[in-house]
Amino acid sequence: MSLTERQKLILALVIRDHIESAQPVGSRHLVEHYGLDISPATVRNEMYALTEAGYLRQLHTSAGRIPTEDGYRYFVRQLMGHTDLPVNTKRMITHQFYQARHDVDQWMRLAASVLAHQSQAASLVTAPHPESAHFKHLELIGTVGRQVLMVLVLAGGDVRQQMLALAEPVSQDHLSAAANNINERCQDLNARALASMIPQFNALEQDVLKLTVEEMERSSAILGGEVYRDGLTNVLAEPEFAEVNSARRALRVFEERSFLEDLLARTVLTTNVGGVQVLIGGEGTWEELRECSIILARYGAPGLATGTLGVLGPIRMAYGRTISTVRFVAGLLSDLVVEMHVE
Amino acid sequence: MSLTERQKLILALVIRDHIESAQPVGSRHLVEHYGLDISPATVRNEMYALTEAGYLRQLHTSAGRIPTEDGYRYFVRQLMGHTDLPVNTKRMITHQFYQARHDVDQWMRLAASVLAHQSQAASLVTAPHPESAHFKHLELIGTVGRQVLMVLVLAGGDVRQQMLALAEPVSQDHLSAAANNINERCQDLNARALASMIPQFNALEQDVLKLTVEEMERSSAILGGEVYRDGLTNVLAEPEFAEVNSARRALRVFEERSFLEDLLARTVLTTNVGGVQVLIGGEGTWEELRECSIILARYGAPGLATGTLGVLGPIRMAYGRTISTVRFVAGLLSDLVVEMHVE
DNA sequence: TTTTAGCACTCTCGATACGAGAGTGCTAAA
DNA sequence: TTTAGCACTCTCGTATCGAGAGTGCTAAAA
Repeated sequence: MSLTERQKLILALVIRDHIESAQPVGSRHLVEHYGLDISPATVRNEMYALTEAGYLRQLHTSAGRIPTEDGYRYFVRQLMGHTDLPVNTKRMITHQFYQARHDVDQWMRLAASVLAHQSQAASLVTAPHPESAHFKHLELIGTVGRQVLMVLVLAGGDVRQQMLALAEPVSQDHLSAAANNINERCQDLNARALASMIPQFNALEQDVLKLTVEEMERSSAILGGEVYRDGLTNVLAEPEFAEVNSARRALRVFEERSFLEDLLARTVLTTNVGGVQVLIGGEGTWEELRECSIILARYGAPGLATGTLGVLGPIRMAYGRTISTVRFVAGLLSDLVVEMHVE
Repeated sequence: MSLTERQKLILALVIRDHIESAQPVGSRHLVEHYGLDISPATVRNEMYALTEAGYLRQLHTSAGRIPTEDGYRYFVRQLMGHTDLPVNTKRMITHQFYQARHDVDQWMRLAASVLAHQSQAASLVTAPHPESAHFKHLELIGTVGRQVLMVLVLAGGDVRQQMLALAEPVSQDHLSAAANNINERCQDLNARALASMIPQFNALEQDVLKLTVEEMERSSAILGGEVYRDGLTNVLAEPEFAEVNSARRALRVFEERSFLEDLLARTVLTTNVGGVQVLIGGEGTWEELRECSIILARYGAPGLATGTLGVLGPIRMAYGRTISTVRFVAGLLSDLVVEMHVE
């Protein structure tokens, strides 16, 4: 069943109005507020059809209409069009990134902040990680007693530090020699290849390499790196989360790592707009997200390193603006990843 | 004005009961529930005195009493006694730390998790940072084009990475030579000493050293490192935050870096119990914290590296248990800092 | 002097009732 | 096919009321 043009118009207006006002939308209001050339009664008839079609619903008999989840999906897919961020907003964001110090940590933090601020929702950014980690460089630094600090640099720029407790004290010279030996022989290997080479090394180097392999595997895990969040309190300002328990359910999704892993792992492309994924109302799969929508995008350079970023808000979300922002920031971060890639 | 023993007993009982039940406490309830040998009327008289003294108040004429902020302060300082975590709880926590991988990131994350879980409140842990950063080791790794990845290791084990854009491409050999030169000549210097030496180096090394000094200064800043949070949604479960706006106010404190800086910088020792600071109701200074209490402690090795950890919850907080937990975790982290200190 | 029993008083909270207002769905006319 | 008219339904805010809880005070008891 396809909608007439007029039905599409009315559906779009209802959704736009509801997103702004958070209120049910009535027929009279629609006509007066948007200067339609038809009467409220006609609008009511169309609304009735849209309700039958499953795109609108009413909370009770004498309330105006609000969009259903399917309504939002139809809107995002068919009606919304491809909005883009205003040029000066883009410029402002780019400028902020340009001004930031040149490290991943700052960029991630800034990305989360920009997303949260632009969308007035909660934002999430995972640090870029290689799909398959390649060894680049390793450093061993002696510390007190048998403790050794290992600093591992992977292709893609991921830097990981780790403490290593040796069986017996080893001089810094020995440590450096071991590191140099590994650096020379393991250049650009992945975790698997590295693991297979372990027997060829001496005891100290084997300990180091075991830890290195572990770290490399962790590095390419989806949530191996840091998770940057911002704007969690933004969602508390939304009227749909006036009841704390609904807010709690929503925010817990963002807080618990295990849940995030699940969410990011199953990147279900339910509604895909320009590389940006839109999850509306949990899409029947995530019970905890029934009251939320999530906009997700991957960024980075495929084959090198990628990360995920996203925004969580109420189902009644400013999809146009949010999707544009997510897309824009993802592009920005992708550029940065490419730029800093260790070859 | 000092309280009689009986008044102290009643005050303590009222507070303990209220912390558990979140309800106003009435005289009859107190007598029956705690098997007091006095009549409700006597309790009422004492409660009246405690109300006059400013330690209790009632929400309205016919409600039971609830503690005032001063009441809580008196309780924490005088009545609570020095509680300690149960031995098996301690053992469990220690075990978790022992099992964790040996890196700072994991420890911090675990500390935040333990604090949040034990206190059922929101927790905060800042990574350890040296009060005054000392140079330990530096690594330069060439990447695409003129981009260089600088990895900086400071005494105390703080590892910082940073991108550096050079004026012109430089070979890896030159980069390594520069790093070696700096490593040899700058061992154990602090930021100030390092800055004064900059003119003695060549152009490339000067660029690197400028960035190094910047990073060292940032490292010793209070919030220079990462901030670990957990259990933010715990506070949403508390009845005092049923109204979202109060929850929003409270959580914003934890979310906004600028506010945290202010809070951690002014470590006002209002109520100090065994190195643990207790901020009750914002102590008149922090308007945003009027409905919250914060338990803070510093950990680490003074002179080497220190960090802060803390818990945020409603004023009606299980102070005994929470303070013990904060103290215990702070001790654990301190041990870890000492253990991993790069000498 | 201290404690306690008795009692009037106050205030909250839930239940109930009621009217205003909003918006619909239907019918019949344009 | 559209629209005017109208009855109908449902929510929401306000007002009222009584039960219940807990106090403060007074006067008697210990």
